[in-house]
Amino acid sequence: MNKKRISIEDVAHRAKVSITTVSRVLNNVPSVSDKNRGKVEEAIAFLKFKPNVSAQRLARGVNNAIGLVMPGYPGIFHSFYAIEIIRGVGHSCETLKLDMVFHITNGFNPLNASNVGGIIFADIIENRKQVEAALATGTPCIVINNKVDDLDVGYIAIDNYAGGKMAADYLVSLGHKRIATVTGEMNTQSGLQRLEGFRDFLEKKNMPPPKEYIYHGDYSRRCARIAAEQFLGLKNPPTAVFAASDEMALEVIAVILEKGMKVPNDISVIGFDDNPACLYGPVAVTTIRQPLFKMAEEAVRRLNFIISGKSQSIKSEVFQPELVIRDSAAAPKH
Amino acid sequence: MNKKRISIEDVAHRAKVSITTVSRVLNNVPSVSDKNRGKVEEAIAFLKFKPNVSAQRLARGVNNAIGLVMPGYPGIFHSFYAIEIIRGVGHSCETLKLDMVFHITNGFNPLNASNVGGIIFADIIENRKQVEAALATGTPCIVINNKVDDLDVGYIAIDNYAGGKMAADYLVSLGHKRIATVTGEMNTQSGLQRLEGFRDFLEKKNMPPPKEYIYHGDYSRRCARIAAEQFLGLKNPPTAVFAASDEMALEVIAVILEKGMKVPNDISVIGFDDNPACLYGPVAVTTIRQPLFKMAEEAVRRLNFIISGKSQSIKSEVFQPELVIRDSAAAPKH
DNA sequence: CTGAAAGCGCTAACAA
DNA sequence: TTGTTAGCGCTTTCAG
Repeated sequence: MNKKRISIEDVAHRAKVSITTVSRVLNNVPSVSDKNRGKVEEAIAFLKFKPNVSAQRLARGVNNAIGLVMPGYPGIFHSFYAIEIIRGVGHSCETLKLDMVFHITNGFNPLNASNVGGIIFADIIENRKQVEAALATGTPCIVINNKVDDLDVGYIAIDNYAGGKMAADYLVSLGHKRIATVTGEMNTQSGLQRLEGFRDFLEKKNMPPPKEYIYHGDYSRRCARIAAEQFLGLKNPPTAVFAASDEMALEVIAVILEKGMKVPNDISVIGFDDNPACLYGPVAVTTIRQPLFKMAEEAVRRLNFIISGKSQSIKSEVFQPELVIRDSAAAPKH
Repeated sequence: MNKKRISIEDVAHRAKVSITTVSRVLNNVPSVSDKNRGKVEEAIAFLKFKPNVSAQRLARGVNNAIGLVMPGYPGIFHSFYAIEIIRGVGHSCETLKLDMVFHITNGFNPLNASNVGGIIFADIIENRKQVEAALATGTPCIVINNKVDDLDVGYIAIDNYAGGKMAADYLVSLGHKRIATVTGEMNTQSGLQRLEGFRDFLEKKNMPPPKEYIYHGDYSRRCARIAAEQFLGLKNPPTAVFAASDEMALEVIAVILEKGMKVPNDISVIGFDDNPACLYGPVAVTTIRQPLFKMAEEAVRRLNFIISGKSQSIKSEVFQPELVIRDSAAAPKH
């Protein structure tokens, strides 16, 4: 309502060329004489002209904005996970000159697919319908952290099952017999699969974890604290605990320390994520690394391929997690 | 490139009315007969038609997307502050049917102002130029957490000076004489002013804090840990510490507890923000509340007023912080 | 290498 | 209450 209206026409006027020529220099079309290009550039600079993005999108028939929809349940949002995804998507959008339209969903309020050229779903929790709706519009979608094979979407995930297994494997290899876990949110694939990988491995080793060793958390520090207190209160407390996120691992460690015990001397702890905070707490945390930032970037890149017409369908990819050994896990005492 | 092209015309066709009528029902113009409205709605539903936002924006001459630009320095991003602003802006955009274009800046990569109808700057750190550039385009701007009086922008801030003072005041009223502080990032107004308020009050009380009692942090847990260790290592350690954010307060408390001391029995700690995490740690943290979420919502609301032409200029507002007394601060021992 | 002109999908006078 | 029509600012054939 308020914006000044410097249009391509004003520029053309000042440069004494046609708007077509201005459009050409805007779009780096080579066939413009140096002389004209110079004049146009001068005019653009002088008038501080910025092309109207809506007009460009309309004329091109392409929307160079991508949506990032994030499930809004309490835990996720204050997590390293969410932040890294946002950062990664943001960074990638910037280098690709895409706008990032950010949207938090409660499962019912969809992002209007027509506002964007493609959508990245940062996990899907109770919002599968939204993915389907977007797809129905012809909007390409890609989901992070969730393998979905029955929908025409791409996904970028890590092998959470392998990650859970890896954690258990490492702890067992250290000599632990009593291993507990604080899980992630149980309605996420990541939370579920990390637990499964963890449990399956232990079962295979004939040391299935008893119920009291499995605390169903939600990735928050709050849950981790409760879990840790519960574990420590057991008549037969675990000698090691696997937390499904580093934030939780950090809180478990804090509780242990508060009780006057040592990590890893008294209890070993292993996390998940490779949150830089792992390095700055009381003990450097051993963890399972997942390349969140990179995954987010990759999601944008792939989505952009199809938005810009360079590709027909999104190829999915499953990254492998990686064990990062630091100081919070060691062989049990006796 | 890929999107299906169901346009307003297709809808008009199917409903056997003009596109104008379709446009009218789209925009809730009352003067449409119930009969036609019904037909149009049926057609829209049947065709799953979604208006093309770019075309709407172009035709209306108004861009109903708002930009949120967040400074990208390491500390801020993993902070409660950033998250709450994002949440608040996101929530408000949703209720007002605005798109939120999120942009992280390093100080050099501006958000293209022509992509949005207005911009919210979540603090300005080394990116004042961007605000000026946006303003030059005629794009209305509002900045959060930074009072700026020499530019034609609105601002929504809290009185950080009063907040710092409030913390010092409370601690002094409890009987503390040796009060230290871990500050926020010193190139933010919030960090600076909280420190000033804190220091000025103490000076007025004739108990100016010595240099060793002031640790220049950056809102991160990492700094807080270093600060706490430093404070505790002093020959004359403080009996109370004011942390410029709750995250830092939480970490300070963790360090104290790790050393086998108690909070608040041995040392009192007071934070800033009123992060819900205050409630779930080892001690409920006494803090200075700032209504971040509400501030963010307010910013959107005010920006929208001028974008939608209901107002000419943005009114600024400075909220007052509020002391929230919980368990982490008490009278000193002896 | 350059420009005229026809849209892109929608809104908003203006008539009817 | 409805439809006709002229743009919104830009891209993109198609001639020249």
